[in-house]
Amino acid sequence: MQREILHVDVNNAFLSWLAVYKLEQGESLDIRTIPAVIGGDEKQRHGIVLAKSNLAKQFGIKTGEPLYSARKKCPTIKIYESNFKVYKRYSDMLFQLLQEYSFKIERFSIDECFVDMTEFLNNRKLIDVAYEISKKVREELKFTVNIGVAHNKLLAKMASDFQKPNRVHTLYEKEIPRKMWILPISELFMVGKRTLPKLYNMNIRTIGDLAKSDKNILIKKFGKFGKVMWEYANGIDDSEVNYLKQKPKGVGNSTTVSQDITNIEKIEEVLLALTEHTTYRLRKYNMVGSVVSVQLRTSDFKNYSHQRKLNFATNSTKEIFKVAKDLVRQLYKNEPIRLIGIRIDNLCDEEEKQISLFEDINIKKQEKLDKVVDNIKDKFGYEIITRAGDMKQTKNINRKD
DNA sequence: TCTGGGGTCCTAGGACCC
DNA sequence: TCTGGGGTCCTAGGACCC
Repeated sequence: MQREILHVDVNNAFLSWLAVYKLEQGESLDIRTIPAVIGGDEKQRHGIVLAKSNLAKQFGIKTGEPLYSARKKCPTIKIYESNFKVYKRYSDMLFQLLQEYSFKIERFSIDECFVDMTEFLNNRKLIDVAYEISKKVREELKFTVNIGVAHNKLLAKMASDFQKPNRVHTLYEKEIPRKMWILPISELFMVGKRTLPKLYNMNIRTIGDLAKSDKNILIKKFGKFGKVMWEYANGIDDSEVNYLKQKPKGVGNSTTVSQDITNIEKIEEVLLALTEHTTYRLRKYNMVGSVVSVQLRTSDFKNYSHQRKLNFATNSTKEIFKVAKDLVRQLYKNEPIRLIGIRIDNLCDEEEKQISLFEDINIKKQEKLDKVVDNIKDKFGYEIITRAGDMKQTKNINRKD
């Protein structure tokens, strides 16, 4: 059966949302109307562009580039701090609004949703619904979206990326040659900067070139990914709108430190703060994990990682830190370190956790104790209870929940 | 004061087993 | 008169997305 899919994409999300927030707070300047970006703190070495206004874009400023380079392109650029609480609020409002149309909504990211309208059109045309949503968001929420209208997710997503902002675009099968095949190959979803030169070498420059190329040669060269690319270029995508809340498969935290670290004790200090935060989040999900990995990035941007599978699953700060510390000691080769990270994977629900022969009773006790500490933190603030030496670093770790 | 942070998925090679 | 061959699990690294 033919499906009816919308992809809703907030225009310049972080910047637009901050603009709306500022106006709501009574400020008169709409930062969407000036060259402006959302950027991280340069003193903390987090200084990259996270979002930009359309005027900033006209100066050639790109998301992800360093702020110093953005400033070079536009010396008068205004830079605003990131505020995830604000983003979350407007993202939730958008989601609420979309739910009036269909409950089959996949939150693809904080600023993008897929909406499956197949069973909810009631004889209306999909494009009419798209225009109605567009108008409603603009009028009620005060920011704009692009909406892609298609019969599968990939085409809806590609369509929402056409001319911006505040637009509705269709991309039906018969429109693929005219609207999609003419685009440069870099525009295709999943074709990133590593794949691009490889495709150029094969004389593939447009999405159309890829669509018409030999599928089997692509599979030979790129494996599974080759097949996906070829199918996407031809507008083929059978994936469902995953509207049920997905459980995380892994959680992690990492931080770029304000100055390179050159001793293991300092690394462990940061690692402890990161471990506390990651396991705190894991406990909030009521989940446990059994693969611990740590990551180091050197001052010259080389990445190293080590991971270890445990023979039990846990969310105990102490247990996980014990492993993480061990891993980082193996990993550290006296190079100056700029980023430290920890992840926990292979997650499962706390209740479904298999009782392992290797897990001793103390770990269970430890997990319970951690939850008691979590509750105190929830009540009195995250900073109240910290392990010794943890204070300075904890503040630098970006917490979102 | 050049290059964030949080995810998911895939691959390749080695260990290990039957 | 050197080398089996699947299958699974584990690890390190890399690709992509926002």
